[in-house]
Amino acid sequence: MNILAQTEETLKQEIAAAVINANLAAEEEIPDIILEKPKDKAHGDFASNIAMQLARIAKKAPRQIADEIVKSLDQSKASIDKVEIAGPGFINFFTKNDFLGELIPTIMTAGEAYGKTNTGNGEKIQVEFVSVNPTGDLHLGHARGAAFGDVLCNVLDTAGYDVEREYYINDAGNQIDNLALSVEARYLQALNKDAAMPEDGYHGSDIIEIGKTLALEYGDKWVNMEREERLAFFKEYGLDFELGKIKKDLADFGVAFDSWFSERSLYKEDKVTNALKTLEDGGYIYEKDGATWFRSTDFGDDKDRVLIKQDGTYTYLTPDIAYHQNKLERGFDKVINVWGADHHGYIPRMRAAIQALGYSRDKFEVKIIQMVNLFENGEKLRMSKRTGKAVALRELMEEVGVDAVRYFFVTRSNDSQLDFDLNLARSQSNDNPVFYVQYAHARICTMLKQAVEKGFAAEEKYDASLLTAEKEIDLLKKLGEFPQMIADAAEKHTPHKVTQYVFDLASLLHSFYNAEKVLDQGNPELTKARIALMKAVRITIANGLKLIGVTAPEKM
RNA sequence: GUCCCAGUAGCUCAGCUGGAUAGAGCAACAGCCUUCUAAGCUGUGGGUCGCAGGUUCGAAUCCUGCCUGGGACGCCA
Repeated sequence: MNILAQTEETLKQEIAAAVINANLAAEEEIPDIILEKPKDKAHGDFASNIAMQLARIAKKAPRQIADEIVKSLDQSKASIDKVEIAGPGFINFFTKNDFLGELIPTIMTAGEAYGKTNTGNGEKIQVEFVSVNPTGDLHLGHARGAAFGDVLCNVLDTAGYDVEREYYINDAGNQIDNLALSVEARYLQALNKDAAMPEDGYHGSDIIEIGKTLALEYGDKWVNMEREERLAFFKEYGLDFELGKIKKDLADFGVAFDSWFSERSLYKEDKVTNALKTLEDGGYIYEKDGATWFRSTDFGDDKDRVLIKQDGTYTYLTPDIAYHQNKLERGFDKVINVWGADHHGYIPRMRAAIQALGYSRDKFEVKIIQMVNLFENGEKLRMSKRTGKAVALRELMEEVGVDAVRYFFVTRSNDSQLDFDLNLARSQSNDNPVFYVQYAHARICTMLKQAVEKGFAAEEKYDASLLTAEKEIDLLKKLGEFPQMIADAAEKHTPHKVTQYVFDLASLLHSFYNAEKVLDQGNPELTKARIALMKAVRITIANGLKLIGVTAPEKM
């Protein structure tokens, strides 16, 4: 399946064999053989620094070592065309290009599955992301987290991990009581009654809307009701409304969760008290100043944390510990949390909790998503012009479309802040990388359509060895990297590599397109081979875009 | 004061489990449409990789200190 990786593996083995044959080092002395893909084509397809690494062990000059390795190397086995020694002792390998020809049928046969590998070995990974409190709209920062989390999951899945996407619903605790109080105030206000918003109330227009809806639907039915009953109803009503809106926004943004986990279920099933007991049994709990504390400093946190406040209620951390205990009890090999930058300070205490619960610290991982800055006409937008509040995902989707939002949000590494340029995202020009990539896909589709019209039937045989032009080789090599790129992105949790790859591939396609003509009636054999190449490129671009969650249009 | 992230071309960013001449896009400049979509291509110029030490045959990459920007340091969530 992954031809490039196979070649690389064989080559590594052959190098190791050559080192032993040349008596340069014993088998156990050989360092990990690293083959890198040189940036400069003149340095071959693979380069090895093994000679420099062996300099100390073999007590010889790197270039001499390199020379001896090359002499002992069985070039036929490793499908090597040419070997050069360069610089301080690099060995540059030029692979035979014929194997690239196999790539096209491989890609065509795999189709949508091209890019899949089993590097993840079915490792069970849970990714929890977004998890916004159901008390308001999804904003810019949440949107970036949503895009990052979703694409990360796509990448993990494609690389052979067993992924579950989860959203943790904070449907218990203070913020929800506050929601109920806010709804109550807005309801009463809608009926022209005097009612003040709670101190930490939610002032969004959506809550006003809920109040009005309730007033319309129920009139003054709830005014004279027992307050407890009234609030209980408003709480559920508000929760359903807000959660419904979040679910709709995410669905429209192309993010689908496998599981929506309710915080309440933790209480219902006594998970919180169980978690507390686990910590207590471990001896990590003590009482002080009328509160119950978790000795998180045992695991490197800079201070201990309160679990049960003086007033007897839990802090935010307590149910969260129970939640993570539950996650890990579900048998995941790793749980990844995607958090906003403002939560980074929370990591040490959570990691401490994981360990206090008896789990290894590296089962728990947090990806921090740095801030998003919105720009328009060169100016930083602090707030939405429409609502005067933080810019909502909904607003952004309507403004520039889902494709652009998703693409831009995963272009940058998660730990770099991101400048989102509205003008650029909106622009239908070559400045806009989303269009650039989509255009490459559409271009191919047009060619393929015309190929059929010109009588180059789809099923015809072709000879891939005719693809010898530089731009063709470049394209083939890039196509071959696709599965490895995904595996790499999955391992390093760097979904932005996909955006980069797809851009580079599109760039090679455009370059090829301008240099060579695909449909040439005068040269049907070459045309058939090129059509096959175009099909392979199209599949790969489409698969890449799908990972990002961006559409691959056939016409633009 | 402590912790996290960032500092790479005029701008926005890749590269960071050490490797050869540090890359891309945009912006600037010069070219390419009787030929499959010019939403494209080709070329040129542009860099003390924040600063100072250290480790190494070799540092943008690892270590230490400092500077700048952003964020976090609640018995809030």
